[in-house]
Amino acid sequence: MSTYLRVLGTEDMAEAPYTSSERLSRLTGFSAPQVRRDLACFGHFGRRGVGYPVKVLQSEIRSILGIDRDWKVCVVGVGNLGNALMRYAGFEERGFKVVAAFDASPAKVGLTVGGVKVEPVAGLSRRVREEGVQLAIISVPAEAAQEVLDQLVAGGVRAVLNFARRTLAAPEDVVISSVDLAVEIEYLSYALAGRGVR
Amino acid sequence: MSTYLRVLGTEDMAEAPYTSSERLSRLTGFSAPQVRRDLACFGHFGRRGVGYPVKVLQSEIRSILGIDRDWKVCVVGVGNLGNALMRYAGFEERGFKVVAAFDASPAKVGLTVGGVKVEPVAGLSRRVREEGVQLAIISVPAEAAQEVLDQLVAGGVRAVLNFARRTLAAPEDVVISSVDLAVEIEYLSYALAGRGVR
DNA sequence: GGGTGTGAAACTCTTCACAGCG
DNA sequence: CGCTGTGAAGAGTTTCACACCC
Repeated sequence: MSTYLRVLGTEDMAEAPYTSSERLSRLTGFSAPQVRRDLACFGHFGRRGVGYPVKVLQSEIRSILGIDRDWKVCVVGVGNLGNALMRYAGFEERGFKVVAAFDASPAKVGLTVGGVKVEPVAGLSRRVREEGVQLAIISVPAEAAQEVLDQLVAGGVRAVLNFARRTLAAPEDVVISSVDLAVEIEYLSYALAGRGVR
Repeated sequence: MSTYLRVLGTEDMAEAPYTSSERLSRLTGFSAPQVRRDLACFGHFGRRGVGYPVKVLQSEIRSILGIDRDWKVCVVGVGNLGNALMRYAGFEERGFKVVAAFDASPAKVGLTVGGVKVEPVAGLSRRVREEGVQLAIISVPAEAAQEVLDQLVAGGVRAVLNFARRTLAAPEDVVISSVDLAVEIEYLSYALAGRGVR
């Protein structure tokens, strides 16, 4: 869905008011039947013999993804990666507003990154609740990740994007999505090695 | 596999010379039969009634993933994210050495990031070939990504980790792994919205 | 006994082909 | 006629249970 929304914003889409599963297939790399099934799964957006109305589809997908509104986000761990994530324009564009940032290091506390002041991690759960943060990004070292997650959950956060290399335990009603950069690059290494690259 | 290797490095593993699918299941979050099947897929590492030898399993997985050696990596696009990736310790630990970095902006060229000097993107394909780069990381804006990829392929790169929000076209023998941060966070938004969080 | 390795069943996801509607 | 939506077939994955070996 996220990918469909991305390609719908492409200039190729601006010209005509309607697009087709065939064209979406080319732009996304998914098969055309796959596109139709994905879109049909959330409602009957297409018109037979015509295609999908670009504008309507965009706003429908935004609504499905829940990005027809703003979300309050906090970043925990303002290291290299945390810094980059706080400045990442893609989040703000999609309605994800970084309203708070936390770090354990006194050297980081007090700095302003991307217009947000870095606070001590000690007040995490309290401050998260005060600010009404709904979504958190964890970019702390693996050892600290579980403790940070527990504090976030205590503060009422129900969705977490985790960059720490560690399996995290959380209650059923908390959604966690983990991105492991080492896994990604090791997959490439595996593919290269399998192809006999030396 | 990458995940198994990670948990094998955990201190919980250091005590005993053997581990079990049961224990790996708890540490990874995968089911125990899943663990056994994954490991059996690459060879008979386990001993019935005993378990898997931790040390042997580690070196076997390293060999399978192709990280029992060093890979030469370059980073294209030294923005917020590219900067963070160049300093990311996880890559170097696993044998991924950043040997070159490129950026289109004259303001970035000449800077030294993580001990590597940033070069102009103009010489990309030539320099990549000279340095023997096998693996590239793309962290440029979406508009520039396809051109960068073409240059990398021309320079002999066969594996690419792509952070640009764009579908990329490449020859069959080039492996591309894409990480889209917007997709990750939109999934969380979708999950929250579906659970009635407002 | 304990724990792996694996065939078979169950399930999910994808592909295909085509009915059906504008 | 064109293109969506969808049932049915197919492929791939996960789960289960248990044989088998240390």
